[in-house]
Amino acid sequence: MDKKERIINAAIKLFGEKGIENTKISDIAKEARIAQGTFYLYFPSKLSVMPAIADVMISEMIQSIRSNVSTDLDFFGKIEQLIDTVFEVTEKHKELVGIIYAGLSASDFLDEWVDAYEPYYSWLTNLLDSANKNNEIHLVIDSLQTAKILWGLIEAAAERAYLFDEKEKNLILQDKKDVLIFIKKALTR
Amino acid sequence: MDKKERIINAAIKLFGEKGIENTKISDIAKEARIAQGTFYLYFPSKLSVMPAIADVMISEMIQSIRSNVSTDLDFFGKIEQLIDTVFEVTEKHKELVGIIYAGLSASDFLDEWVDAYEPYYSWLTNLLDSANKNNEIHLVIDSLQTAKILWGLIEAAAERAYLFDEKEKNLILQDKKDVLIFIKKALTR
Amino acid sequence: MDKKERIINAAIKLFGEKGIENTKISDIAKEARIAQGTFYLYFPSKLSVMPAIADVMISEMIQSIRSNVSTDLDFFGKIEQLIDTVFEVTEKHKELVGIIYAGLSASDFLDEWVDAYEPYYSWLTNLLDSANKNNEIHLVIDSLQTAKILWGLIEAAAERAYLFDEKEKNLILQDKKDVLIFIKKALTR
Amino acid sequence: MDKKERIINAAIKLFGEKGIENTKISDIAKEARIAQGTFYLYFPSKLSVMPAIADVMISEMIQSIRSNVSTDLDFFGKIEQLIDTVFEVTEKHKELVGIIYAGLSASDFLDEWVDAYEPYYSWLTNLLDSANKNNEIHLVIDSLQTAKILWGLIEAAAERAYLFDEKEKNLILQDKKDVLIFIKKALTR
DNA sequence: CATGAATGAGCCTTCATTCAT
DNA sequence: CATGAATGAAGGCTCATTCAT
Repeated sequence: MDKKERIINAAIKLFGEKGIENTKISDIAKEARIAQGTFYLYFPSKLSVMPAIADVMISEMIQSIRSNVSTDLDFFGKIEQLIDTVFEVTEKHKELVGIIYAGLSASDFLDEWVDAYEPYYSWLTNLLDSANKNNEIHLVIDSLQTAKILWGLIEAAAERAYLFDEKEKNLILQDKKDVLIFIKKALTR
Repeated sequence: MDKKERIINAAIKLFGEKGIENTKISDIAKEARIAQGTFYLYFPSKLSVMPAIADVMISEMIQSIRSNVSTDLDFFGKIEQLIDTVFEVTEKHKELVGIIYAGLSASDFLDEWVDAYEPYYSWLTNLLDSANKNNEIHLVIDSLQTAKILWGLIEAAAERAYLFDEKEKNLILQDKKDVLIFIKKALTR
Repeated sequence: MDKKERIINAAIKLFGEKGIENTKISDIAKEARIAQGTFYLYFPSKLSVMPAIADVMISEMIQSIRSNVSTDLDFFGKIEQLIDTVFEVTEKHKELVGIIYAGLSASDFLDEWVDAYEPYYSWLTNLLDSANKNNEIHLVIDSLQTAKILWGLIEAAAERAYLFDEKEKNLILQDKKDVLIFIKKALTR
Repeated sequence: MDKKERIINAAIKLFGEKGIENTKISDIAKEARIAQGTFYLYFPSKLSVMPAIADVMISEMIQSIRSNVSTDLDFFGKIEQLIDTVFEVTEKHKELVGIIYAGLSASDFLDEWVDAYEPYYSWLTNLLDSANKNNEIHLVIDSLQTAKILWGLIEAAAERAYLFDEKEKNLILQDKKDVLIFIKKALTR
C-alpha cells in the first residue's frame, strides 16, 4: 500500500475516532507510519484530505451496492437490499458523516461532494425507470426527482438510526422494515 | 438585548459565515461588543455555545411552524405549509447545518440534539394520528415511525435543495411540489 | 520600562550577539521577561522590530553628536569630534551594522532607513554652510553632496576599522587621525 | 558550465532576488537544474556558498577594473574610470550588498571578506604611489591609508546612489562627478 | 556522480483562558 | 459584573539534510 493510501486510511480512522479538530497531523503521520513532513508531500493541509476520504466512502458505497443488490431480484427486493447497504455503510462510517459535512462546509469542496451523489442518483433513476416500464411501480413524479427524494429518505433514516436513536439491533431492523413499507406505499398504485 | 443573547447571535452569525474553527472567541466578543473575558462569564468554552445555538434554531422552527401552519387547513394543506416552513428555515440557516453536525460530533451535545427533535416528532405524530382518525390519510406503519421518516425526508430535501442543487427559485418550487406529491402518495390509499 | 521597550532592547542585544537568524522569538521573549505570545501584541513579526532598532541607533547617534560636538569649537574641531562620535557609536553597535543592512534589504523598511539619514545630512550640511560662509573651508561642490560624501567616508572608515581591520587602539587612533587629515585636505584651499 | 558554477550563479540570482532566508536549497537546486541532493556534493551548507559568491563578485570587480581602466590615462582619468566601474558593479549587484553583509556576519567568513579587499587596496595603493612619484598628486597621508579611505568613499557613494537616493540617471552622473571633484581636491595641492 | 523521496527537529504563530484592575 | 492585557501550551508547517537507489 503506497503512502498516500496509508495517509487516507489513517485519516479516516482517526477523524472517525476523535474528530477532525482533535486529530493532529502528527497523529495521522504516526498512524500511517510516516514522518510528519512526508504528509505534506501528499497533501497540502489537513482538510485537503477530505475529498480523498469522501472518494473512498463513495467508492465503497457504489461497490457495496453493486455487489449486494442482486440483479435477479424484483424492484422492491432491490430496494430492500439498497436500504440494507446504505444502513450498513452508514453504520461503518457513522463517525465520518458529521465530519464530512463539517469538512466540506469548512472548506471549498462542496462541489466535489455534489458530484459524488451523481452516480447514486443515476443508478437509482435507471432502476426506477425500468421498474416503471415493467409496471412494477407507479411513479407520480419525475424519476430523477423520485430518486433524490428516496435517497434522502433512506440516508436520513440511516443517519437517524445510528446517530440519534437507540442502537438496538431490533429497533434498527424495524426502522429498515418501516422504510421499505413506506417506500412501497409511495411507489405502488 | 442582554449580553448572553448578544453572544449567541454573534456566534450564529460568525459560525455561519466563517465556520467554527475560523471563528475566534475574540471575533465573537468583538461582534457582540463585549470584552473577551466577559464571554467566560456566560459560557465556559466556545463549543458550549452550540446547544444554545441549536435551541435558537429549534425555537425558531417550532415558532415558525406554529405561526405558519394554520389549524383550519386540511392535513395536506398543513403538510404543504410544513414543507414551506422547513425549507424557509433551512435556507435562512443553511450555513449552520453542517456546522451543527460538526459541533455536535466534535463535542458531547449529541443527546441534547436528539432531544431537540422530540417536539418536531411529537407535533407531527399528533398531526398524523388526527388525520388518520379522520380518514384523511392511511397509515401503513406506526405514526411515530412515519413522523420520523417524513421529517427526515423533508429535511433532506430542503438541505439538498439549498446546499447542493441549483438554487433557482423555480427548481426549488418544483422540489417542494414533488415532495408534497410524494408524501401524498405515501399516505393515501 | 514598558514591554515594547523591553522587547526592542532584548532584540538589539540578541541580534547583536547571535545574529537575526539565530535569534528566536522565544529568546527575545525570555530576554525581555515576557511570554512569547506577548511579543505579538507589540510586533507582528521578528523583522518588524528592525525599524524600531534603527530608530534607537539613530536617536543615539543624534544625541551623541549633540552632546559630544561642542558648539564653541572651530569647524575642524567639530569634525574631529564628529569622527570620534561616529567611531564610538559604530563600535558600540558594530554587530548591528550588518544586521540592519540585512534586515532592511530582507524586508521593506528601506525607505525608513533612508529617512533616518536625513538628520545627519542636514546637520552636516548646515555645518558646512556656516564654515563656508566664515571662510573656514572652501567647498568645491554643493554642500549637501559634500555632506553625503563626508558622512559615507567617515562611516565607511569606522565600519572598516571595527569590522575588518585590526582592532588595536593605536591603529584606530591613526585611522581617525588620517580621516581628519584627509577631510581637511579636501575642504581647505 | 559545470554544476558548481551553476549552483553559484543560481545562488547569486536567488539571494539577490529574494534574500538568503527566503531562498531555499530546493530553489537553488531547481534554478541550477540539479537534484536537491546534488547540492551537497558541492557545498556542505547553504551559507558555505557565500564565499564563492563573494569570490565571483570580487573577480568581477577586479576584472572590470582591469578591462575598464586604461593604462594610458593620467591618474584622475583612471580614478574617473574606477568610479565608473565601482558604480557599475554596485548597480549590477546592489541586492547582494546587504545580503553579503548579512551572510558574513551570520557566518564565519568575515576573514575571507577582509582578504577580498586586499587586491583592491594594493591596486589602488600602487596607483597612488606612482602618481605621487610623478607629482600628479600630493599625498598628505600614507598611501595605503589613503587607498582605504578612497575605496570606502567611492563604495559608500555608490551604495548610497543605488540603494537610497533617487535612481535617476542624471543624479547619479552628478554623484559620480562630485565624487571625482572631491577626490581631486583631496589629492592635489 | 546524481537523484529526489523521505525525514524530523525546530520554530513561528495562534488563541482559548486567566486575572489583576 | 466587566475589562482586555497577558499568558503559554500546543501544533501546523518548513526545509536543511540524508540515503537508498
